[in-house]
Amino acid sequence: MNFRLHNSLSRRVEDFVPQDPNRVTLYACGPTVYNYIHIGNARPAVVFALLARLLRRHFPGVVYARNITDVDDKINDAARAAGVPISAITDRYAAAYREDMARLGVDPPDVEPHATTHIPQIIAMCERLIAGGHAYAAENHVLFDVSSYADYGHLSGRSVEDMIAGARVEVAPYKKNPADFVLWKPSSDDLPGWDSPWGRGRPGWHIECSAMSEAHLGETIDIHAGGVDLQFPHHENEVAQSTCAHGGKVFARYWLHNGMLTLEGRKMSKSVGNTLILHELLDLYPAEVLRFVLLKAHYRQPLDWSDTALQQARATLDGWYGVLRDLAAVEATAETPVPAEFEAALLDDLNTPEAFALLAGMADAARRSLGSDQAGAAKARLLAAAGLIGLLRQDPETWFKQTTGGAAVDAARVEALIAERNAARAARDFARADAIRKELGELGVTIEDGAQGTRWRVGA
RNA sequence: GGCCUGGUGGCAGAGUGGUCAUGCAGCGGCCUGCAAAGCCGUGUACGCCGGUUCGAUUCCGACCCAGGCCUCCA
Repeated sequence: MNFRLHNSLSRRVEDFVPQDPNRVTLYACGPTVYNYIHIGNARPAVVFALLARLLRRHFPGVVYARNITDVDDKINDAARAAGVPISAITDRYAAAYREDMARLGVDPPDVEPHATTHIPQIIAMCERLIAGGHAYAAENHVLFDVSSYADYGHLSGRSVEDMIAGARVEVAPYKKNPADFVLWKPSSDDLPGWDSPWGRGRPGWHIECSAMSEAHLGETIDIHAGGVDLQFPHHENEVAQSTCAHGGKVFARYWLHNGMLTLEGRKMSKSVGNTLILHELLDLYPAEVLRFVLLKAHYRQPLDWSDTALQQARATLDGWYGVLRDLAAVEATAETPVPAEFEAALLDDLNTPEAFALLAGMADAARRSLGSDQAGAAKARLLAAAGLIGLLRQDPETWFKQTTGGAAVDAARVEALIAERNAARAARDFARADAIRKELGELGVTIEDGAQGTRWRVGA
C-alpha cells in the first residue's frame, strides 16, 4: 500500500518515503494560546493527528510534535487587559486547548513544545544565523537577511521582487531589505522578555518553530504541516531560518497545507470576527458530528461550515449508528483489521471523502448481514474503519439518547409514557396512543415501534 | 496589481478520457393501526467558449465567477 501525500514544494501528490522509517518526524504548527480556538483552528489538529495515526500504522517509529505558542503580542495584550502575567493567560488557554482536543477525539502529539521553554535554543539559532551571515543585529533587533538565501520564496511560489512589488512589507529603518523579517525584538520593561546578546527582548514569530523543530525532531524533518495561510510568510521564513542555520540542509521534506474553513464563503478568522468557538460548539453538538464535518471534505479543499453541513453529518451518523443499534446483539469479531481499501483511501493523500463513501458501503453491508453468520465480521469491519477516523466510538443507545445544547431528557418519564402508550395501543385506543406520541415529540423524543418493542431516541 | 487554488446533480462532496462515486434531502412503492426505522425503485451533474481526440466533466487555451496569500491568521 503506497503512502501518498501532496507536497506543497512540488505542488503534486508524491509517494511518501521517510528518511528513516524508524523515526518518522512530523511537525504541525499549533495554537497561539491567548483565547479559545475556533473551529477553523481545529481542522489542522484533526487532520494532522489522523496523519500521525496513519503514519504509526505503517512505520515503526513516529514522532509527532505540535507546538504551543505562548509568547506573542496578542498574548501580551490579553494579559495587560486582564492585569495578569502572560502565564495566567497561556496556562489557561493551553489547558482549554488540550481539553477541547480530547473532547474532539484528537490524539495528543508525542511532543508539545512551548516557545517560552526554548528561549536558549532560539537565541542560539539567532547567533548561528548571524555568524553565518544570514542575519544581522540592528537597534536591539535581530533580522533575517533575505538576500542571503537564494531560494527564499520557493515554498510559497513567489519572488522577493514580487513581494516588494506588493509593497505591503513593513518598512523599518533598521532593515537592510524591506523583506527582511524579525528573529528577535526588544521588550520594554512592561513586556515579557529574556536577556540576550541584543538586550532584553523576545523572539519574533517564526523562529520558535525552527528552534523547537530542531530541538525535538532534528535538522531535517519528514513532514511539516499547517494551514495554507501559514505558507507565507510563516513557513517560508521557517525554511529560510532553518536551512541557513543548518548549513543548507533540507528543513522539511514534505510540506502539507490544509485548506481554510469558511463561513458563508469567507475564511473564518479572528481578525474578521466570524469565528465559531470550538469550546462552545462542543457543548452544542456531539463531538463526532463536528469531526464528521471537518473530515467530510478533502483536507486541501476549502470547507464551508454551516447548519446544513451539521444537519447532514448528524443524519448520516444517525444512519450508521442505526445499523449498530440493529446489530447491538451481534458480537463484533475480534481483531478484525481495517479494510484494506478503506486504509488505501486514507493513504492516498488522506482522501477522507472516499473513505466516507466506503464507510457507507460497510454500513449497508453490516445491516444486510443481520441474521447471517457474517454479521460479526461486518460489524467489526465497520467499527474498525470508522474508529480509525474517530467515528462510531460510542454505544449506539448512548448516541441516540444524548442531548446536546438542550435540556436533558427524563428517561424514566419517557419510558413511562411509552408504557402508557403501548397499553393504549393494546387496547386499540389509537387516539390516546397518538396523543402520547405527540407529547413525546414535544419532549424532543422520537419513537419507533418494532417487533421487539418500542425504542426511542432524542431528535426529530 | 502580483502569486495560487477552485467552479460537479436541490445541498454536501470524491473521481475519471468512453458502464456506477457516496451521503443528505425529495419523489413513488412495500412495511406499519398511523408513524418512525428499514427495504425496493427513482435524477440526460460536471461554469462559459474554442481546441486536441473516434470520443472530454476529465487534456490544452481564452473568458467569466468565487476563494486564499501578499499584514496577524490554522
